[in-house]
Amino acid sequence: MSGRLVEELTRRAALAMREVFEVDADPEVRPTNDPRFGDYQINGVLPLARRIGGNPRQLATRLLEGLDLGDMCLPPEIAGPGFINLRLDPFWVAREAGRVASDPRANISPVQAPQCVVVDFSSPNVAKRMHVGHLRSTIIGDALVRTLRFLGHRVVGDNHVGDWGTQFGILLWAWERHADQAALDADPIGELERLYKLGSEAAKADPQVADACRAELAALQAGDPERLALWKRFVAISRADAEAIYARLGVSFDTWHGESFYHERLAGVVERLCERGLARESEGAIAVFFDEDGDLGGTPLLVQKSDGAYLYATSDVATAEYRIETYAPDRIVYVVDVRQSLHFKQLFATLEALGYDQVRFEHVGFGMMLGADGRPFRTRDGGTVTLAALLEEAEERILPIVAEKWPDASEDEQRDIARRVGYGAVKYADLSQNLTTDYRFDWDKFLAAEGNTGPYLQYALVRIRSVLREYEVRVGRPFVADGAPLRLEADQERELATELLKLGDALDSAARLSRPHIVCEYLFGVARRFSPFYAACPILGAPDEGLRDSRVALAVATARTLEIGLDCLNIPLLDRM
RNA sequence: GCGCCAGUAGCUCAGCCGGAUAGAGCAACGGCCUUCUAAGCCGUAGGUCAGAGGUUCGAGUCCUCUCUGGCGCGCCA
Repeated sequence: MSGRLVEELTRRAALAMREVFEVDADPEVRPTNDPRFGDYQINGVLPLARRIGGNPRQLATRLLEGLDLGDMCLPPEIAGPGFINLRLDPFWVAREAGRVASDPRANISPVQAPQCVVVDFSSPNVAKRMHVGHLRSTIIGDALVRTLRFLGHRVVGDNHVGDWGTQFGILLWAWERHADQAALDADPIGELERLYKLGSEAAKADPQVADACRAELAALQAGDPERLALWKRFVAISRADAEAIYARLGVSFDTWHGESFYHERLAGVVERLCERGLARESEGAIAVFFDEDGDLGGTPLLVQKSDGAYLYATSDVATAEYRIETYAPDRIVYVVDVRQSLHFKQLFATLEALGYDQVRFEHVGFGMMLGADGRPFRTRDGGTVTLAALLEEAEERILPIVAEKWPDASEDEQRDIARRVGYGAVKYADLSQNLTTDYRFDWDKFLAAEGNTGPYLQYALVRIRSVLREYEVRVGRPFVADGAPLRLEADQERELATELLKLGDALDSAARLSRPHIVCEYLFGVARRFSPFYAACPILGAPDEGLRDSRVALAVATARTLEIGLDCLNIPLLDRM
């Protein structure tokens, strides 16, 4: 067993199909949605009946003759028009759950065929402070990286910083006219923002200024030493600001290859696109054109402006090529705002036309973060909310609760708890939503320790850890799970234990589909099943020592599951809250 | 105008490649601290899956159309 039940059951069922019917077909193993039908069901017999003919129930009967479920399941039952219901054998569950308790990886082995995956995420623009618009990409990308990595894939997390575009022309222009060295020393990123705002407003108001900004950019890209030196300074300032945020979030990257990194490849990209007949001149610019029909219809992808400058599409092609040459990835995942989906469709079509069809290009698009009122998330006076301010607020909102509950704790400890809970709540709020649509950010909802929230999951873990500390006090030594089968007597114990065996499937699905909320849903289910167990089954006060140790082990297995899941999501863990 | 995404309980959302009687949480109502953290737990109630057709053994899920909302459509990223 690899710790993936669906995968294992699918493998065995597919094997049986091949032996009995001599066909390759998907047995369509799914969890049931009704306990009366067992734990899993094989649905694939019905489509098979249509394909090869015959009565589905009879086919199911024949399939069962060739189906070896080992000791995993009780004897399967055929139900309805031809479903096969599988019920996990309680002894098997007890044994596997015992192993979850004793294994640091909760019994989940690394995947047999690791892939190389490049994850492009966060990617803030230089010259601006990080704000809530950057949160989702950062959090979701980080979670995908960690989940893929836990599963054994080779992952390159790349921060594709916007450090070579139009904003530098604006910034340089503004610097030359409004530079304030003292302000830059005092509040570097604030000063950059001030300059950028000045420049961009001037450029918007006056076309001549806009031209001047473009000229500045051209001079920079042409390698003017003075401008390059300034550029380096600006980039460093932005990076320091971003790093401070990443440190608070615990996010890290393998590479920081910003757009400037690919600068020298851009001319070659355009040349190659033209040679291949993919791009051509149009209204003074150079663009890749697509068929009029379909999603890409009508609008071309611009790769060179009429003034000779390159665009982000050019840079994106160069970036993909670099990644393919350097890492030979199986997948390249772009965690970027869903509003750019047309751009990515065009980009991917272009890359495929260039012959890079061995790579799965994937745009993980996500919606906007809205306020609780459904309008864009803003400060009271309508300004952009910085990430720093958001994290600050999360901490400040939690702190009084901590101070009230743990008045004896030092202020440092109270702050530490408030940060872990507050930051965790913010992250979880983001991760637990399905990606595609906008979502409402509601402090009261996300900071609550009830419902599907970060604090609720942290709280479940805290209660387990507290029990384990108490065990140590009462027994005189820490509990060590020995991997023995559990004694699952109460319904609450069985349901919890069964749920714990599904972590591997949840992580697999989340990684395969790039949807971290699958992990959230799963962990919430675990925590929700832990509560009744905790309420109904005294752990340390169990009627006998054997049952006590079994329950402690079940608690340890639960903690392990939550720890691994939360760690993949990069939600902070804690001992008390 | 064309395209993308969404519409599921009062509210916020799940529903994995089409599977059996559509699930959670919040809010509402009723209970639970003398025992391991009550930032908690248990229970009750709540549905024309936007609407209309279609595909098939079977549709919240796939197709067509309509309505509503969000977003995107050549020299920004």
